[in-house]
Amino acid sequence: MRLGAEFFRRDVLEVAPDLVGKVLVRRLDDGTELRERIAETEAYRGEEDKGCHASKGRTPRTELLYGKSGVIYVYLCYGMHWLMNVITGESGQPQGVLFRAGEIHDGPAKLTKFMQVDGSFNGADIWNSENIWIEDDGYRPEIKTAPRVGIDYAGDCWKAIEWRFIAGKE
DNA sequence: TTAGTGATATCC
DNA sequence: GATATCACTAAA
Repeated sequence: MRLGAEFFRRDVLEVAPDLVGKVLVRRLDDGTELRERIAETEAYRGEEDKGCHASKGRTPRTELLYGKSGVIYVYLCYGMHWLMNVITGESGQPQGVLFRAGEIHDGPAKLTKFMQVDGSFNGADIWNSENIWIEDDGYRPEIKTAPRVGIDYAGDCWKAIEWRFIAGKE
């Protein structure tokens, strides 16, 4: 079953763990379908979250985070890595889920590379796109939590919060 | 551990 | 226009 808009309208802290175990599907121009089960996500929530891009204020780039849920937010990091996010929650509050790893491809930039996702997907509706969507095939993995990574600059307080969701037992 | 990369934001 | 920053990866 393909996930609809209402799936993403919930709070990011509900959506992020829920996305773990779902299947990300990408249809290429030639009709090929790439599938990969999501193994790891991270939640970014609110302006007070120093790890969230929106913490620095509303800018043209982060504008999408404030917008409607179900929208894909693709961000070029370090000049060579595309990172893929999906906006969640009601409009007006900046929050989103970062796709951090899949079952096969461990690492956010490797995921987007495999999926051939780039900036042209920025702003697309993930529940209403011909090229990319997420399916629920009924698989329900056990989910463990961990502190987020790559946000050392955010401060100890935010580093300690376990808003990273990983499939598997532990 | 560091080098590399380029868009964005911030500071002249 | 110039510089600092960054949710990363690969190589060493």
